[in-house]
Amino acid sequence: MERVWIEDIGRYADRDVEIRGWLFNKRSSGKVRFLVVRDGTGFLQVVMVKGEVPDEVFNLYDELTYEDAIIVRGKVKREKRAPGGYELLLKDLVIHSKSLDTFPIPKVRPENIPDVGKLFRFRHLWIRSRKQWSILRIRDEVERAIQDFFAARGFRRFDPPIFTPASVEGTTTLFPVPYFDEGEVYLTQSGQLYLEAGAMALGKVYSFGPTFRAEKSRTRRHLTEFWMVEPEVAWATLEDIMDLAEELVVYITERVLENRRMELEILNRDVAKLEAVKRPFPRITYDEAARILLEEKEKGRDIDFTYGEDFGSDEETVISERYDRPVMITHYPRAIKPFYMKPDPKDPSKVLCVDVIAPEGYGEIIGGSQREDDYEELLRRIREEGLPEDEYSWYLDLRKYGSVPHSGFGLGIERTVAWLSGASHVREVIPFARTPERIRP
RNA sequence: GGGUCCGUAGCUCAACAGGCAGAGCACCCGGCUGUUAACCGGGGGGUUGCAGGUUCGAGUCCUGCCGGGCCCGCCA
Repeated sequence: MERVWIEDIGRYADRDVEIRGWLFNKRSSGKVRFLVVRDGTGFLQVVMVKGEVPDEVFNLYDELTYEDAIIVRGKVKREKRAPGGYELLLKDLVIHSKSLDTFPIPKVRPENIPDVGKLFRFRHLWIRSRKQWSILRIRDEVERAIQDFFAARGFRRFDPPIFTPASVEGTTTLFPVPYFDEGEVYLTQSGQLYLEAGAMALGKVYSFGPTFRAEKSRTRRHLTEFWMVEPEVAWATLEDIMDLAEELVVYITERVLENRRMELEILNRDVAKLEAVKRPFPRITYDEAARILLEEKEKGRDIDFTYGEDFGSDEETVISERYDRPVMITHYPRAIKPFYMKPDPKDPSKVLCVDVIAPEGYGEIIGGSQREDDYEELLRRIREEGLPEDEYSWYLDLRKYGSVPHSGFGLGIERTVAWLSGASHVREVIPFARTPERIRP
């Protein structure tokens, strides 16, 4: 008998197959009994009818409890009444391994959902639930879509180091790690500086990996360990990477809509909101965004914003509410952005940068800029910020030997997945979240 | 770093103003030939987060500790 995965069950109608998985749920009306089996690739209803299976198999139903590892064999049937459209008519059942204790997470009754703290203590088991399973499958689709996107455009993947001697931006708090005679080095907060070197060597590059921030941020948008995708392109201007960012976000969204419909349905995600994500995205400047906030304030909304400062999360939400798709905000004041961004030649008080704000209050998913490519100007900025010049000498070399305009951005995987899946917190969209107060499991 | 809220059964929650710690789900037993969060009947299950205090009497009031939630800042 062929052993198959539930994901592929549609190809085996009217054939005998074997499924290996776990008991997700069971129901009975006496002589007809139903199992819901999950095998990691999907969920499948299994039916057993008294008299049509041997009694010793039929009676095994009574022994089954949640998450027993089981092997079921039977005939695949198209069946309207079954969730998913297919079910398995049971012929044989093997209990491979019993659950030794009551499963700590009730999976059937929504009103029984434990509070978030308990769920995260059982994260290793929680990921077996329908919703978490769906979210992690959407994450996988997003990650693969990203790599397909860059591969199709001739980008080379370029992996920057995780151990770094100094802060990229000189501001954020980093995780120190002892490193031989070197004393302390830090876990990377961005591969950007290294990617700029990569772009000068390989033209179009991107990185895809974990990033670390030691800030004790306790919000639905922050983790201490999160994943970022960072493309960097030689000879590219701000406009070039804005087009790239827009295409990337549209492509990711399309792929999820195309390949993860069922998961979005399980999550009750409003698909229409994602279908609206098409080019072009609205593009406004910092000044225009500030004007929007002023207008909303005059309409009586509670907005605490001073011109010249960065937008807080409430302000981002107010701005994003005006549009049905992500909004790109450009030309922020130089004072609130890092040293490596290139000032706008038309207005040197602003920099050539872009933030992409996701709809529905999910906040900034992309931050990018055109980089300062002038040696003297960059050196001046490093000194102005009081950064250790020695540590940046290699970075300055990139401007010394054939400097060209170049631009790039970083996209936060968790914020993007949280937005697409409608998750309430980024810690739900990574298998094992790391936050200031949680390092286990 | 700041603000705020909460710890009662494996899980979600009750317990009026301080007076015998209870219900639903899960688990165990019984019933039901198409269930969809199945349903119906019965049963077992508690260091009320921990340590003190007030009181005839504390889940409830007071103090300390521990654990957790939510929001803001910083950012992706």
